[in-house]
Amino acid sequence: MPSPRPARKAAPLDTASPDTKSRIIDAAEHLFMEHGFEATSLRSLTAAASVNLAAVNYHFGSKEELFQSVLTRRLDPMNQERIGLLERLEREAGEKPVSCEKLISAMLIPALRLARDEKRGGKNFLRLLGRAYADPAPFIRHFLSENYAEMIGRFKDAFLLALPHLTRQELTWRLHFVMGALSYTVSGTDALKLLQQAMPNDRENDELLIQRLAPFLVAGLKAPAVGDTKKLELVSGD
Amino acid sequence: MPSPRPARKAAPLDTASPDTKSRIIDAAEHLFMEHGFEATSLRSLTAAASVNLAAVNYHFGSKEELFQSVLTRRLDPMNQERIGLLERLEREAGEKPVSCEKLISAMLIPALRLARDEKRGGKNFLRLLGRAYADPAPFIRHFLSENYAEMIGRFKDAFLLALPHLTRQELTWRLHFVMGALSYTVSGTDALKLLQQAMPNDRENDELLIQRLAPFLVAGLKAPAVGDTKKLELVSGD
DNA sequence: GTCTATACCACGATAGAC
DNA sequence: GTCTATCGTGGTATAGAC
Repeated sequence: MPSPRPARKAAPLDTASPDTKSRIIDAAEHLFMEHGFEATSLRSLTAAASVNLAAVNYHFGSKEELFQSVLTRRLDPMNQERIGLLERLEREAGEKPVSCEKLISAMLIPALRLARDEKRGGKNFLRLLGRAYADPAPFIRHFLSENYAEMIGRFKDAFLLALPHLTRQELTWRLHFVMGALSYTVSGTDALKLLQQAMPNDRENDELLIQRLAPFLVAGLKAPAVGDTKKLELVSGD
Repeated sequence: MPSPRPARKAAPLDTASPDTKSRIIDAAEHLFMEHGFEATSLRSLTAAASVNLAAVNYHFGSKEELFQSVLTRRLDPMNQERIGLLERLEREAGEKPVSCEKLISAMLIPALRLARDEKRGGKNFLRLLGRAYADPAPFIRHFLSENYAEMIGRFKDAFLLALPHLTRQELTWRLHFVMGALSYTVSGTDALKLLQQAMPNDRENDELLIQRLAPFLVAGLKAPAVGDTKKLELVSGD
């Protein structure tokens, strides 16, 4: 059997966008979400956008830079929304620290809104983003680092006030775990479909998902700092 | 500037393995870990293994099946070790349920051992595995589903006894979050290097990592079941 | 400036000689 | 079992038309 390369023929459904650049980026988002970055060829992409093959290199420089443009169009507003929510919470709290629950909500809600907005790619865009997290390509790593640095830093400062029993280093790790559970959950292909068998694909499910995720993450963040307990030795006695 | 394709030239360092098939799979593991699946060409791979280009297709059928062989060589023993630890814990506990902490340990310890064993690929192999989780290619999804189904199912039954306040559906979600935090953490490129700046790359770090991860996951699993609390509304008042 | 046609070179895969 | 030759497709670069 041949290899499964689905991005061969392209449906020429133009969104009637005026300029070439917009048509390219819209078609790219759609195809990257459906087939992934590597499996989407520029030839199928440009055919879907009804533009010439060379137009991508002219307007974006390379396939990689086109990918960055696709990501940043959604990602930057989402992280700005997160920072905006955080600043509002800090104003409302005055001198007191913002609660852990509210901080987690401020991180999750913009992702939830994006996931529910089909005009902005919906949850398929978050899947694409989640995959990008684990990509080995250096250009994707650096791009995401720069795009997330400000947002993560702001929230880390706020969590540090809400969780005074944690050192900055402990919190760094826990926020790492939080981002992991979030990006993995949200990028959930059916790889572990066994884990979500009971969940149909209704409209409301993204909200239910985050309502389940938030208590899990809050409890993990509030857990006592790791001391000299040796939980891992309990089972490794051989 | 040209695109960063590092997997061009190949270092011809043979491991002096006797047969062609072993040389291919050893070189493939090394290069897939270093550059990822897509970015590793069969031409550089076969050059590194000192075999002919067509040998991969002859011995494995395709590049994809070679990738599966690379994964399953490490993955199957690791999951068998997890199941072995689980069965030992269940024997020791007799009628009583195994504690949540011990179950998490039984899941993490085989991954930790693999991460510390440089002869088996070390933590770079876990990075490769973590990336495979989020891969959009159907053949990878199906492969991982089949390889994880038994292990996840066994542990889910055990967690259900340890956490009687959770429904099976709730637990399904939380195990999904657990696998997300684990695979994301373990596959951690320097994508969010900002999150691990304080961690040098010593030998002991993988153990420290899991000693930090385990309390986080246990606390999340033990969190009360989601009721009609509306945490997410706290901040979305507009 | 925008866009097009076309020419590279590397890729995975395969047929057939040895 | 192994090798060479070759095919179709991929991303990219550029000359030249509008």
